[in-house]
Amino acid sequence: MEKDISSAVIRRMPRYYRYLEELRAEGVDRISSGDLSRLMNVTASQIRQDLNNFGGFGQQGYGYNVDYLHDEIAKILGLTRVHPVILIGVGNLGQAISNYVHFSRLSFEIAGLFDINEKLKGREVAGTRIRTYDELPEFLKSHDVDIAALTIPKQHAQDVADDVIKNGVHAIWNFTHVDLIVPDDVVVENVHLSDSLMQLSYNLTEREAETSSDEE
Amino acid sequence: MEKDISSAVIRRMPRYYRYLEELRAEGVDRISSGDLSRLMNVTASQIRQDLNNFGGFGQQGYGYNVDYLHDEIAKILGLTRVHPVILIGVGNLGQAISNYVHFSRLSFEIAGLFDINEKLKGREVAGTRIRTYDELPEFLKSHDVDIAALTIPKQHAQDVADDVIKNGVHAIWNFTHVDLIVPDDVVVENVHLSDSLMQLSYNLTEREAETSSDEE
DNA sequence: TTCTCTTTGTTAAGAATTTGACAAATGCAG
DNA sequence: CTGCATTTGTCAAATTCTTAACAAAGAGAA
Repeated sequence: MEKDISSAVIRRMPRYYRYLEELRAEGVDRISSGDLSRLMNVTASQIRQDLNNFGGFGQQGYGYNVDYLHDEIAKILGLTRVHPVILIGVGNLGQAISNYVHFSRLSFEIAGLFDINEKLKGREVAGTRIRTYDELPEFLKSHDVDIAALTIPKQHAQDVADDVIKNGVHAIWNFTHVDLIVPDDVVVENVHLSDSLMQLSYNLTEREAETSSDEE
Repeated sequence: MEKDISSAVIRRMPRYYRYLEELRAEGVDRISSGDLSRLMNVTASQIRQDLNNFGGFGQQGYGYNVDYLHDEIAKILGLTRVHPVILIGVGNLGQAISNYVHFSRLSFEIAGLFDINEKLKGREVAGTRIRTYDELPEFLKSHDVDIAALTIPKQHAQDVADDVIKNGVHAIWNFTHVDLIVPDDVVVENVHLSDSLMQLSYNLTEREAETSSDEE
C-alpha cells in the first residue's frame, strides 16, 4: 500500500466495519459522516479523516454508500479471502475460540486443532478432529495456514510460537498472558484477558472513588 | 484520586503489573526503569512518566523496589480486594471465561452463573451451579456483585446490560460484538474478539503486501 | 566520610492524534 | 436550469502523548 497507516486508525476500522454491517442489514443504503458519528459516538471529522487514509469513498452532498464502503473496508481488512487458522491448546478457551471462529460469519476457518494431551486425539470440536502436537510440523508442511491461535498455558507460549513460526506461520493470535518475542515479519495480536479485567477493575475503583467523594 | 489519568497510561499498567509479578517470582528485588525498559521494549522515559502519574515509587541511584512497586500497582488497579463477578451466558465462551476467572490467581471470583436455557439449571461450572436468568434480580438484591460478564449472543446484549444495571451492577465485561449504551456511572470493558481478529487480518495482509513488493 | 556513579522525577521539546473549519463538489427542490 | 442545502476531502489549529534531557538525590566503594 501507499503510506504507513497509524495503528490508532487500524484499531478503529473493525468498528466501522461492524456498524456498516449493521446498517446494511437494516437496509440503509447511504450514510453521512455526521449521522455515523452520532451513531458511533465519535467525531465526524475523525471518521472522514480515518477513511481518507485509504481513499475517497464518499461523495460531497451525498455521503457514503453503505454497501460500497462496507466492501471497501472488507478489502482493507483483508476479509475478502478466507484465512485458515490452526488452534493450539484445545482446553476450555480453545474450544470456545474454535467454535467462535467456526460459527462466526467471518473470513476465517479452522484448519486444524492441536493439543499436547494425547487423550484428546481424535475428538472433534467445531467439526474438526483434534490432532496431537507432534503432528504439527507435518501438518504445516502440507497445509496453507495463515494464523495460529495460541490458547495454551503461558509456560509453553514462547516455545509453541517458535515452532509455528519455524514452520512458516506468519500471524499469531495470542491468548496467553505473555508477550511473545517474534521476528519482524511475524505479526502478533494479543488478547490479554487479564489485562482487560484489570483495566475494568481500575475503572470500577475510580468510579467508586468519584461517587463517594460526591464528584467535583 | 487526584488528576484524571489518561487512558493510554491505564492501558499500560496491567502490563507493568505482569512484568513485576514475573520479576518477583524470579526473586528479583530491585529494577531500574532502564532495565525494565529493555525487558518490556518501551522507553525508560515512558515507564518513569507513567508511574509518576500515581506517585514517586522509585529512588534515585537505586531504582524501584519490585515488591513495593508491585503492591502499589495492585492498589492502583484495585486488585487488593476480591471482586465478585457474575457471568451471563454459560455457553462455550462463558464456561471458558468462568474457568479462567475461577482458576486465575487474580482478585476476582465467580459469584454466580446465569443462563436463559432452563436445561442448564443446576449444572456446575467452575464450582458454581448455573441459575436461570429469571433468578437474576433476586440474586442481585441479596448479593454484592461488582462485575457482570456478558457472554451472550449480541441480540440480547443491550437488554441484559439494562437488566444488570437496573439491579445495581456498575461494571460490565462485555464479550458481545456490540457497543453497549450505558449511563455515565457504569463502566464497560469490551473484549471484541472479532475486532481483534480483523486487526490481525489487516496486519497479515499488510505484511504480505510488503514482503511481495520486496520492501522499501 | 567523601567521591563517583546511577537513576529518579520533572521539565520541555518533539511527534502524533484529534478536532475544527471551510472550499469545492454534488444532490435535490422548484 | 438555477440556486440553496448538504457533505466530503483536506488543511491547519489544538490537544494529547511520547521521548529526550538534566538537575537533584541517593547508593555504594574506598
